[in-house]
Amino acid sequence: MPPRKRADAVRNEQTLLAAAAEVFVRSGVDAPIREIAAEAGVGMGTIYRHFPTRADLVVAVYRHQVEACASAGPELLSTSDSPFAALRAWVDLFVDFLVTKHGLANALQSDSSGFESLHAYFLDRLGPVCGSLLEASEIRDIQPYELMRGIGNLCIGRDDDPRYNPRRLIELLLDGLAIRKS
Amino acid sequence: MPPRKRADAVRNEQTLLAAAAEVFVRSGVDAPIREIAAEAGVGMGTIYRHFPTRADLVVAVYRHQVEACASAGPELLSTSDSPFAALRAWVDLFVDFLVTKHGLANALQSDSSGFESLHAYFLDRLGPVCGSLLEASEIRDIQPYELMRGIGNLCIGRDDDPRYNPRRLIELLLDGLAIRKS
DNA sequence: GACAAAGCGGAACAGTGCTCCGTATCGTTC
DNA sequence: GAACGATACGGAGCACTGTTCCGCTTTGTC
Repeated sequence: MPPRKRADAVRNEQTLLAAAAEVFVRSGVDAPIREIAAEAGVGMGTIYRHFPTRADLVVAVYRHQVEACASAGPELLSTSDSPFAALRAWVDLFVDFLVTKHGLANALQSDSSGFESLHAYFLDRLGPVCGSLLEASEIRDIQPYELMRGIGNLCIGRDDDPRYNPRRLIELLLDGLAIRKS
Repeated sequence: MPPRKRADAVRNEQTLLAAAAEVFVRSGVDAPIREIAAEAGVGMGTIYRHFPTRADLVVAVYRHQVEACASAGPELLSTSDSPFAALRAWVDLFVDFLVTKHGLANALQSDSSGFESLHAYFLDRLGPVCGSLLEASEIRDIQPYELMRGIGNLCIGRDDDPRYNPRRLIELLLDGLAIRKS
């Protein structure tokens, strides 16, 4: 079994999570490591020890919300008027999550840095949920991966541009999906 | 009137365009300036003098293709079975263009660096074309800006992932748009 | 050929990711 | 509570990139 963690390490990890959450809001998930370290009052080495890649830190910061989104799937399925309505509602939650985190949608699709594991985490955790909603809706024309990635992509960009509303486009996408169903 | 350019300046500009085109294919539109300079055999200062921002260089390299895409709009409108078919065909051209340029779709949406003017160029040149296609198709539920940006966003990402096919999603989007028409 | 203007090259600076190792702190044992 | 090995910390340092700036070179003209 793994040895118990040292008290200062546990403390630092909490401090870091709080600091990162703060900085992510202020400067986005791409904020310089140094900025997060400064906010937490620790050295950069400490961040890298606890969270070897940036994705690990992002995952840790947003884990609760991802879990909530995951568990909302089955719940919506049982409380909505129809499976497709549940899908719509779930997508809405997913979009809520993405658009409120500066640059998270970007990071999710990023082909550089160490964001692959972030991509993988979202997919592993939410993919099956999305899949079961698709299945219940009898939609077989698209895979969860593709739908989630498409939605993620549509959420990319500055969130203060009134000319671009990702929700509207995602709605169109779902409409397109709906007519395939029959 | 502006004084005639020096011969070496003209030569360098051509060399640079060729080198940039080459490097963009190899390393994407985010390739380091130094790499482009090396490929062209010039100093970095020379690049910045000819193309003050990266967007200027990208625009110059792809200008011909953007123009072709712009002029294809009216043409398709006059040769297609229906305005909506013309829209579909035009979107297909637009997607062709985006997916064959590594990272161009990314750059188009980028909120950092000096890519705003790239965004603006695409919008100014292709927005009206897209707009007239939308209008001819009697689609008033969406603005050209929003549609083009959505399409651009859907094209973001590594182009070698067989699980993700932007064209499929864009088709769904257009289907969603089609049912709004009636 | 001489000269001013235009253009060029790349050193230098700043911002960032990431590593590495000397130092500090912790937990345990006596 | 002192000593000591294990664990964790801090931040200097390196690599890489964007961008600027200025001394030097090339060009065109007279």
